[in-house]
Amino acid sequence: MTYAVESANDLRRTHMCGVLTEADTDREVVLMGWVQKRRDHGGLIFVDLRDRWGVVQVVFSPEYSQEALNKADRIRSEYVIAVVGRVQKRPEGTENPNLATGAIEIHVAQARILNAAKTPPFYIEDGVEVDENIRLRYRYLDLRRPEMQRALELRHKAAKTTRDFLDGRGFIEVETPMLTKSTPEGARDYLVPSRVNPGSFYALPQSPQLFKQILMVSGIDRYFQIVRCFRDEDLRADRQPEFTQIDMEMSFVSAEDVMEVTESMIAEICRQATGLEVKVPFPRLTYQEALDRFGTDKPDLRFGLELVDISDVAAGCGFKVFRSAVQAGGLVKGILAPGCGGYSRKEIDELTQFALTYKAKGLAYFIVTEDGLKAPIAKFFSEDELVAIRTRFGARPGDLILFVADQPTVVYATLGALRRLLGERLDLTKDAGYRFTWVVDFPLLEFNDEEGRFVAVHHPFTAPREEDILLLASEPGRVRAQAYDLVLNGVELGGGSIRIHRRDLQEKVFEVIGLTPDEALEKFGFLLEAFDYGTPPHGGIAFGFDRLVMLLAGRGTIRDVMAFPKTQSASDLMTDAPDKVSRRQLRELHIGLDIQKVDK
RNA sequence: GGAGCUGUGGUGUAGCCUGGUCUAACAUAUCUGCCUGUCACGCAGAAGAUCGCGGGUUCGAAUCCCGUCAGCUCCGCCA
Repeated sequence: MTYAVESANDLRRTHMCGVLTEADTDREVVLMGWVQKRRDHGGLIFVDLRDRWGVVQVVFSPEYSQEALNKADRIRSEYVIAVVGRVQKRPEGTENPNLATGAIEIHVAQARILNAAKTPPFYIEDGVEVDENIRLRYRYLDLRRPEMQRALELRHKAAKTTRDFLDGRGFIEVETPMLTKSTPEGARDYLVPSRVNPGSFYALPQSPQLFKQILMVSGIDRYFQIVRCFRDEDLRADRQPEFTQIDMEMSFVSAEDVMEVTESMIAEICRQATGLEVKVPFPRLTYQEALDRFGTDKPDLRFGLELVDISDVAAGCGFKVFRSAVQAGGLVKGILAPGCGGYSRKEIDELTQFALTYKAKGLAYFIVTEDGLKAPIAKFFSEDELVAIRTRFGARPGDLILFVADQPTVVYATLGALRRLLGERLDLTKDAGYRFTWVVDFPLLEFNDEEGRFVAVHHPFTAPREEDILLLASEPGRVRAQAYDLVLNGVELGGGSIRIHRRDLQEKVFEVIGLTPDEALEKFGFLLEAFDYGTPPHGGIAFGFDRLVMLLAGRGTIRDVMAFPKTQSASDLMTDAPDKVSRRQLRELHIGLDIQKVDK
């Protein structure tokens, strides 16, 4: 099949499709764009012409141009066309109030088909329910959809506001290397082989952490960067192998200073990008309080359903599962599911299955009735105990109470997840707005059973609280960090800290996390050395920019606010990356493959 | 590394549990013809699917079983 495609070289676009209004009536315009829809009435053809700014109706009629009408006959969806015509008010009664440009239309005098298009594999419109497979494979078509374009515009605005705001506060944006050094701790690195240094590898940065600290040593004082980071870990709805951070660092500041700048910046981004007014300062929770009340260090404050501790009651009760959990140093906590007392056996089983994925051994429950708490386990409790439990939860008939008895980490993880699930299921998150919170007073270190050593909760450059420094040697697990996380609606948006700026203290922390002096020198010698040359006290923060934009856009995954995201198996369905490379490329890089041949 | 969900014309679904009138249904998109005020245009007609892939059970598999691939959600992992 052949089709005539025409040049637009001698035509200049005068307006964007979506911007025309009644004020442009009688204006001669040249428009270019994609055909959203053609409505052929035989002697009269309507075409909805689309660009990033919107849609406008163009009309082909023998009254305006028979030649153009003939051309319109060949036009199909997603053809790229140019039209020359006159803006006219629509005839009385044919205005379309659903369209921004619905009061006017373009009477076409001349038309050109700039490019034909195959029928797209899915509709170019908002709210499509297409397998994400197909959207990703044809990402260029997916990105034609208005809601995707709005997301990218929102992302741009957020980035621009960030730059404007930080510029106004004396920050400068400094680029740091993408080809850098692999360091221990943290996520798996993406490695890049060095051709000129056989056997040596660069790592793509997990974050510019060390470079920004070095910039503080350099006296940059206020640094920021909107920067790509790479982590070779498994993906989630809010985790991609490459993602973008707003990375900041300041000298001569306290945690309070960093939090103040951050709050103002976030508020400004919300205002500029979405018109949303958020109140500052943001509320604060301590790490322990967050765990106790919400079971997580990134609580969703849009709803209550707080965890309730009944360990004291459980310790003396007749239910062995509860009693022995407390005896073993664990906790018994529960969550009230309002109005869920009618849940069927099957529904409760499903919740139990859910709990099992968080390592809980089971889920105990009471159904609240007019006559008190009912459940198979009720017989193990005295009347007083039942009343105490019911009172503590403020339970009312028709409610369901769910319990986990286990070691604290399991109790927190399970009930935290259960709380999130119930919040969604009971529709408590809908239209509940944007609830920011700081989480502070993190422990500096935690003991990792698998590795048999202490590891940094944030990263090893985080400063301990002054008054806890002495504990580093005696009780490392009790040292609190000068760290702060920013959480929005249950999503960890960012985290930061005041950093260590003294060599001796940094060496001490390395020691506590099990780095030998030699290893510390080999991996972080440049930082330690820099600290010897007059390093100011400094601190900063880094945000998951994709996550922030995701929440502002009201989406459930950062893939929807990234132009070209990867699938859960870290591949790009459009380009087919990652891919095999030629033997020659490998030879140049001094790389030999050692892949087990699998029998097929 | 593990658990769960999904995979049926271009797209979205039904059918699957309980195998056979499934020679696979519906909507929409597509194509052809008609149509001068539509904007979810309308009307008439047509074409389009070996049911993700491989194997097994069976007289017979979209349907049951095993394996595998892909996408998604989650656990682990993510300083």
